[in-house]
Amino acid sequence: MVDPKLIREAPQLIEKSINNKNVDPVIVEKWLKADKKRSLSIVALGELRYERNQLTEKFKKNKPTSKQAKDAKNLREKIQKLEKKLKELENEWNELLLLIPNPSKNDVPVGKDDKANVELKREGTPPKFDFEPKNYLELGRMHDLIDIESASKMSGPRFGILKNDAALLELALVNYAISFLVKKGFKPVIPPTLIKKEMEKGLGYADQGGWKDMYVLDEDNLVLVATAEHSLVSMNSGRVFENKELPERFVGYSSCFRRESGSYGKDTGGIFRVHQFDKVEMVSFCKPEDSEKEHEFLISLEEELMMSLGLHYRLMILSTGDSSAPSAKTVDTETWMPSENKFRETHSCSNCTDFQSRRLNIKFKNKNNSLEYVHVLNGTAFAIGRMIIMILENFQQKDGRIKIPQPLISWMGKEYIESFTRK
RNA sequence: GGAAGGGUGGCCGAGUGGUCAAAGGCGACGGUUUGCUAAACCGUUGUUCAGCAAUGAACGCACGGGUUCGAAUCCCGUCCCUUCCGCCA
Repeated sequence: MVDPKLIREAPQLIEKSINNKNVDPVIVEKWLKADKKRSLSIVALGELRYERNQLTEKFKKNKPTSKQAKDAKNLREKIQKLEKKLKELENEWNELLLLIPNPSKNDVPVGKDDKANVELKREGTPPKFDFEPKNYLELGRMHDLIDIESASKMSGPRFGILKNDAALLELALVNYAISFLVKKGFKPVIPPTLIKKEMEKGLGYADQGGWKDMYVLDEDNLVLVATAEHSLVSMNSGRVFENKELPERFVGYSSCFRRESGSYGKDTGGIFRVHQFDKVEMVSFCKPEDSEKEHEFLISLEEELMMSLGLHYRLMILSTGDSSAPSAKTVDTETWMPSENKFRETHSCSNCTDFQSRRLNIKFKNKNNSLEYVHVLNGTAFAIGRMIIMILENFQQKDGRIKIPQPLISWMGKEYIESFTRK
């Protein structure tokens, strides 16, 4: 959530920034009204409680007469009534506050949607083929790597099965990314992928109708996470980091579940956009003054991984309108996809500042030993399905074999994907 | 699943209905002293609300209810932790 003090101090600024995120700024005005009501109610309740405290102070020495006790009882009822009222007001106050998205940082381009995203840089060059390159589904069929038909039979549309060398390639990518990040000081985590609904709410994606994008198990009060970020952040809810523990970095490997409710007709038929995929994800907790540097650090790791594979990619800074509610700044990596002759999103790295830590109560002890909210960041190491697509398409050979990128060879135990035969 | 014991401030820890304004200690911050560091001493050190401020008030003992004129303390529910037993890949 946004710091209430900031909204009181500069409501026009917040209104502007949430308007940039395509959210109706009228909630700011609504919240300010609720805030006023709340504070009036707190004052009134304080007065009544003061009255009661004065009374009971007297009763310490002399037991109350029955009339005095009756009056005090009346006072108690008045207090209880007002407490109930205040509780309602606070709920409303809080619900409105939760609807206000994290304002974007100043260097984020203002715009309505992804058309306003800005390219920051580009690395590498697209591969040149002296033959007619195939798309990943054709290559997958050739080597029996991806089975959409069986997945569709057993689970429905937008599912895929990774088989044979694709399954091994997943494990190679996972092992490579995790061992790389562990060397950089990340703590490896295999988290639960079912988390409590209130945790999911705390992450800040569910407001503005986000529940419809998730698989919600109402009977159990659980949600299937859309990314390990949700697990890794909520795992640390309520935590107080020691000053010297920061930055604390985690790398998680998990399945990710998405209903893709708003993407009918987009990327159908393959594994580019599926309801379930696996991902290696970075999450970082740091001091507020370090978060911009930390964001750059996470992006640099994404780049290092991509460069080491030899993939052609570009970095895009997302416009205000294309950024998620918790994010103050998001930089996506888009990787060159030969069959579409364009860049497609494979990574996303966000600085969520104190938006999530306020909601999930994640703090640290600053140098004065008092508690302050940490900044929370997340970034993709590898979204496996999409990486497999990119590797297949970019490193295909004339004879149909797929050349495995150098860093993955030892994990794969082979240099080429060719037709899989049981030994 | 069964049994027992626990959850108090940044941390440790006392407290079984009003004397709690939550003792005492540690840590941190500010000050005095000091050639420097340390020590010693004094002060500050939870949240919210009103106020320009001095300040005042309320809240705060895992969370949510309840009893009472009055609850950290009594009662009910929930969560979590520890130990022991049982079951299990």
